[in-house]
Amino acid sequence: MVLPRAAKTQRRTRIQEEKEERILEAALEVFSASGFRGSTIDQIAEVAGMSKPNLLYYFRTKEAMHRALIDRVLDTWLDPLREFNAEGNPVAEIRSYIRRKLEMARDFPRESRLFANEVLQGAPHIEDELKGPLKQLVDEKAEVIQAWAKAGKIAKCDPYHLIFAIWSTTQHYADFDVQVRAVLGQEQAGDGRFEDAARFLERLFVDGLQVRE
Amino acid sequence: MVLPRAAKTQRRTRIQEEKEERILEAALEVFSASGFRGSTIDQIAEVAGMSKPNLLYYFRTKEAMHRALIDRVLDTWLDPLREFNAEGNPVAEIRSYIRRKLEMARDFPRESRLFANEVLQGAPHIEDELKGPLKQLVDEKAEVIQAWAKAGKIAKCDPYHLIFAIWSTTQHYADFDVQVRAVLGQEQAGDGRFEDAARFLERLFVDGLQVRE
DNA sequence: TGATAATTTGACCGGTTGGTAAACATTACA
DNA sequence: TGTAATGTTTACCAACCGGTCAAATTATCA
Repeated sequence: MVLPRAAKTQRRTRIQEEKEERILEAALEVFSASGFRGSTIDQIAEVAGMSKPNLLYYFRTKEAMHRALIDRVLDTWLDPLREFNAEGNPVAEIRSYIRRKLEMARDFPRESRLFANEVLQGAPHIEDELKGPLKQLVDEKAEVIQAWAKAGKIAKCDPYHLIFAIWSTTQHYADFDVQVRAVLGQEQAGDGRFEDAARFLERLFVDGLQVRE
Repeated sequence: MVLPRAAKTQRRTRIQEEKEERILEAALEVFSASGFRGSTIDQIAEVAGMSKPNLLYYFRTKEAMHRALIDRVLDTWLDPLREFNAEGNPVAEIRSYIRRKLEMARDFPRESRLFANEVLQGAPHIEDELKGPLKQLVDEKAEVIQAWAKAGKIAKCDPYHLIFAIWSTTQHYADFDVQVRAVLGQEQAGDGRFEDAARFLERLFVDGLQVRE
């Protein structure tokens, strides 16, 4: 038989899982570095160590590869926000959210850049996710923050812009890594900048959101 | 004579200035929306209302167009930071820097996205600018901030990460505009989000940097 | 083992891309 | 006005792009 594309089979073979994994890993590498339009199937094939038609055996089109990648990464990416807990101590919650987002910027910069590329270029492939699941999740957490503010546990502030501020400051260290390194000077080898950033940001947000008389 | 490309002539004719202007305007439109690799000369030509070979008469290559654009925009882009004044009132200086950066995000989002695209994809074309002029300027302003902190005028903090935080939070409204709109819901027509952001960010940074006993 | 299905590859296709060559049109200026 | 320099266009090219196809190879399992 010729055409029963991998996706159509009910049971996924060992080979299918392995190869799709390898392809998506390579796709992440390439898409995150060049964006969708700037990436080519050949590049991904080379990184994956497979032939181009072989990739297209597992994913019919470049778009399909991109979509599969987005779907797989998006959930993980939103996990830190999901853990935001209404019952917790507000300051501790915000502090740990910042910390987790910074850790993700450090440990999964490619995932961050994948979304950054996508959103930056108008989010042509993830508009629905933004207006649907993402908005819903943010709305929910914004209410939590609002409640904290009303209860006097943190300063009154626009919860949406607070979330934007945390997103932007933390993801900055993944998305604009080259710039950060250039400005700091690359003398320092390790991940020191992440610890410095954590210290600074935790302080900024905690003090900035403190209730003051 | 056939080849004395526009660039080589000593005097720039009226036509040259007009056309180069139109081309760079179109290039800004296209490059900022799709990044370097994702943009095509044809797209730029169409936006500029000229033929492709005509563009290539004024800029020999796609790279040359991109470089000319970057060179032109970079200076303007760094102006707000340059205005940062050591003699001024620290809180007022920081507040007005945030305000100016937000205004630029609102009024010149394409310029912001141009750089974001470039840096995000590893800054292959502006590495020198980052490590040279940009770093130098930031170093200078970081010293100013450091001095303020030592003088007890603002809380002690890492000046570099403070600058990163201001950059990221403000540019976020240009670079991630689609996401911001999606999350806020596009009911609100105007630029209200910029005013809300200004209120939030000024408060965050001012309170966050206040000296506290 | 053998047959059947799953996987992989090389050759290829039409469309797009950055860029060129040369003819043609327009402008500047003596 | 005439002519040389400047500006514009049409036709074109080689390389690259996303994707197809049929043949070849490998894995699965009765």
